[in-house]
Amino acid sequence: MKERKMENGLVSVDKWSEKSQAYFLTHLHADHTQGLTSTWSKGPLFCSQLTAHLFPSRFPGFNLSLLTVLDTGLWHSMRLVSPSSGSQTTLQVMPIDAHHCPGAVMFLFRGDFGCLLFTGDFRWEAECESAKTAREMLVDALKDNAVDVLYLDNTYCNPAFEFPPRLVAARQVVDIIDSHPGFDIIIGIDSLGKEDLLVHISDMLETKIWVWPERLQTMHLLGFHDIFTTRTSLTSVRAVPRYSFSIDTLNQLNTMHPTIGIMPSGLPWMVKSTKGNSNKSQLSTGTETGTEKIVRGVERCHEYMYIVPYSDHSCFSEIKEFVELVRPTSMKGIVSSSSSYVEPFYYFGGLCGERPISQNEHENKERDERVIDIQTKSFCGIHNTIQSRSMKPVGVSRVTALRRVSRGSKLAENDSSD
DNA sequence: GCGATCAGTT
DNA sequence: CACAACTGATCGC
Repeated sequence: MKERKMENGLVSVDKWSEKSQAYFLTHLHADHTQGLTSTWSKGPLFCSQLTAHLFPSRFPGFNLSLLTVLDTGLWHSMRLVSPSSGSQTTLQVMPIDAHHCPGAVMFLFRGDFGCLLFTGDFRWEAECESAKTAREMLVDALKDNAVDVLYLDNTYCNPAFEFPPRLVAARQVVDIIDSHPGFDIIIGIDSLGKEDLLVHISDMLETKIWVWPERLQTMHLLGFHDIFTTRTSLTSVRAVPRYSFSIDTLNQLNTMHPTIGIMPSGLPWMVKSTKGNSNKSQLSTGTETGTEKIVRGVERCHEYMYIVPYSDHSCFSEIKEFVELVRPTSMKGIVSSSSSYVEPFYYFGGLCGERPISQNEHENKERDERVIDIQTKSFCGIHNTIQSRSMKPVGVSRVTALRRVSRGSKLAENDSSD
């Protein structure tokens, strides 16, 4: 079988350090934008509508003429120049909702190099109605394109990681709050993501939710105008930056007023405290003998702290379903900093390369295609930054230099040759 | 001041 | 212990 690959210097996804002709941003989390700055001038940047809407608040002063919105579910064509041969080539890309955080998309590419799918970070709640559109887009796109390489969000690519859909976890959060009348509630969140959880809480409890000022601005950009507030007097439910609150904080707060903390996280493990031991106990083990409310999967890791399995990344079974659907010829994990990292191929190798090849493969569909001319002229730098970097730190060794570089992907980097 | 990198935090 | 996502210190320019 012919090895598909895309040459370096053509496009980059969530990677900003090297010269490419087009740059693609899957979503606005910091670990996918490191290297991207307000003074960006390396080349055109493509992202979803919502990411573009949020973009100026994250990168004030950014030259917006470099920013182009790509609608989801459509093929967008762009003419690029092969850095090696200098000849023109056409590349097509389709963004598909990734259901990770607001604006997050996957990118499906096709061109001379074949067909590549970058999931970025993604959640694949196949049962849920919200994921239906994305699934249909993907299935439709894959009818005519067999994926040669799948670049996969393998954050929780281990059978040990199982958790329920977010709606289920959101109900668990409400149950916890309900069982603590009179308590103040603190929920740890990041700068983007988990808005649906907060909205659900707000709806169920009929309360506003406090957020910090920058987060309120983000909420407004996302179209939430009534639910969130920065006035503490209006609500006892507060969403705070995850990194700003700990068990020590909770202990402090509890000297003033009864308060519980809720950590929405796909990781079931403890948050550590500097003092005092933490009696980790499962609230529920799945039996239905409970006299008290059964909250499956929730961990009470401390007197005042709960961890709820609310994750914006796919759990193992969702990753598996996704790979079964895509059936790529080969695949690569985009997260390699984890010490428990295992190549997705270890689990899903049997799913690779068995998809029957469609007759229509690589035959372009005219109807939903739009053409974008990007300015290749100004971006065909002769600068070639030759810094060979292996993206694959295998095993558990702590290679500091590689700790944070593994999120982005240069297309076709370190492809195996044969 | 700005950007890149590293150390450390929940 | 772990992760993802983030802050803040430090260094070079």
